[in-house]
Amino acid sequence: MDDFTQCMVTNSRMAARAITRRYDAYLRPHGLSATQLSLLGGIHLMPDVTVSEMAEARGFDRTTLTRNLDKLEQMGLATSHAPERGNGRIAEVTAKGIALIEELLPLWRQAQADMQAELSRDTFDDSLNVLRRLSKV
Amino acid sequence: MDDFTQCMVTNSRMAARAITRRYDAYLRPHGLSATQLSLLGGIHLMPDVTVSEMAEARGFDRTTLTRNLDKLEQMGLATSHAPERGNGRIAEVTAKGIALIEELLPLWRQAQADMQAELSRDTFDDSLNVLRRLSKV
DNA sequence: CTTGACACCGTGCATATACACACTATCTCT
DNA sequence: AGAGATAGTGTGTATATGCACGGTGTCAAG
Repeated sequence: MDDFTQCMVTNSRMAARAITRRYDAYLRPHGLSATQLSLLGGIHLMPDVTVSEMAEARGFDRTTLTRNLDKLEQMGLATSHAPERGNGRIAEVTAKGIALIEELLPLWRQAQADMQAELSRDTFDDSLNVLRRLSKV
Repeated sequence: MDDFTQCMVTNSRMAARAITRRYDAYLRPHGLSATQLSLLGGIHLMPDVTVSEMAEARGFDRTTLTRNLDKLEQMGLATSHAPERGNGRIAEVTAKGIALIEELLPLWRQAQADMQAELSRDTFDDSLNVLRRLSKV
């Protein structure tokens, strides 16, 4: 009973907490949390997909996405509608949401750049690849 | 407005979700979530430290640890007491907690081993190092 | 057109996480 | 011993996350 220091759960969650906390420090003063900007940006990157499809693509539970999306809609940053054909809920970033993304982009870029500087460019890129690989297990 | 795919927040949280979900599948049927086993194991690894010190060491908010610890105590898996000298709350795994850890260890080891097999031993080790590095940003 | 399979969706409940705030115990200085 | 600094704790509130369950719309078979 010893090697819990190698636990992937422990270490991956610890990393996510540290990174989220760090980015939050940049963004929060401007009215959006790092996770929320992450989701809003994700919606912007994936137009015309249903909530279920986006949940699948981003490794969310579908119901988590439902609620996080509700919050963004309450804030007026996103909206959703039914697809032309078939069943579903398709999210979309509103004009207000796009404006906020553009306002926050410099802060997010700064956070990314500071991470790169602290880790070195190569380590940053390697880390990104590792995280992407781990997201698919 | 394009490169959100490189967002560290998005990718680190996505990885943590995937890994947690995976380990949960092994452990949950036996009555403890992956995060809870992770914490219980962490307590076992760090005897005689206060809640604040452990929170600092593991990158938790202190109050998160308070509540998660409360839950483990409710389950009878952990207990806490004041230190000999000074202020504080020191957590400890109970006999029941140790028994449960020992019961779950094979499942956790299997989860780790399956991850290693899927990623390759080298990639697994590299990933662990990356996560540890990211936990310190 | 009905019916049953299937694909989506949302809600109730529980845990995880963090920030702001308030409280309490210790310790140190005078 | 009293007062202020320091360290440690817990609670209120809010978001993030996932599972179990139930509801609703779609579509193919008859």
